[in-house]
Amino acid sequence: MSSASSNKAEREILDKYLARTGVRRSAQRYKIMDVFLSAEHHITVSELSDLIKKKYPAIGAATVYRTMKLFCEAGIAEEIVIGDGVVRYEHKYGHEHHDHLICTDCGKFIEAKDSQIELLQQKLAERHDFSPTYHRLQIFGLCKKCQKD
Amino acid sequence: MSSASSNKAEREILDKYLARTGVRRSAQRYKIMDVFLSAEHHITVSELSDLIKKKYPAIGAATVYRTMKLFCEAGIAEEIVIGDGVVRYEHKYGHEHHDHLICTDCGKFIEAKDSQIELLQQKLAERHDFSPTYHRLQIFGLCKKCQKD
DNA sequence: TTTAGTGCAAAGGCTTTGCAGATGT
DNA sequence: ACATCTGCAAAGCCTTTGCACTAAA
Repeated sequence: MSSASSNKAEREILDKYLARTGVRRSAQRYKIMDVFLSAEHHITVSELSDLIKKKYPAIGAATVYRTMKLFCEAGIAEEIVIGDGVVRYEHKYGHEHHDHLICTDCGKFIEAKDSQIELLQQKLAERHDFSPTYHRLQIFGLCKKCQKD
Repeated sequence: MSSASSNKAEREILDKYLARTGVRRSAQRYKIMDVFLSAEHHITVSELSDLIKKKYPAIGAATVYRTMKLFCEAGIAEEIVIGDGVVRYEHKYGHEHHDHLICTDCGKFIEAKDSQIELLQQKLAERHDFSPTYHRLQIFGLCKKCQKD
């Protein structure tokens, strides 16, 4: 897993954020960042916390929860909520907005984007005198593989 | 609060469902249905449970949780998840699918629909060999009132 | 040295579950 | 009568918080 080079850019973002806000750099924060960035793309804190416990047993779950919030503020992670009502985080850096196709059978996520839909969403909001800042589109169904089963 | 006549149809649905599946009719289920149908449109079980505790103190929270799941199966309620990771229920009967504009300031929900977006979503799914069953679109931002403040 | 960050454990909140008693069929 | 449903309380889970200790700056 050579996540080193791709993590470098994120590390710079984190450093920049930490410097800018006067927040301290700690070994834990970099370790959590490494595990987060090499982990699955849509991960819950408790899943992430388990991964971290394996690799760095000394880091407590509370720190992971606290750190993920920090990462959101720093612009490295973004909170998303899938159908099950659980907060998940996805990598934000170098990762533009996309919608999700979610297989209700195997749980697979497909990331997709349609600029025409985005535009229509904008117009829909305008019709309701609503000023949108972001949106979330999740399409549930069966992925190619699960349609056969 | 004259919810009686509008509730009549739902009660029939519930009766039909109960009859069809061999599930029993109980006083609690009808009471929970009445409170649910006259309550706010997007309600969490714990909110609903509080309302029910006021009107029918004898009904326990566990029953409310169990009953809402039953209502989903019966087609009277539908689970939705807003940005905060909490499961909410909305009335399904006589209420076709719609998307949500959610004000991040006052929490207001606007229900909206755009058939062109729906169509494009369908096509988006097809492009990914994905067979959609349902979707959820949430647009976050500021409602008309909160834009002024 | 001084203040933020951390780990641990306890507390919180919401949801589910086990069980004995109540209730529908 | 008999299987389901209910209420209560306990247990579960995930997440947050308080506090003394550690470690950046």
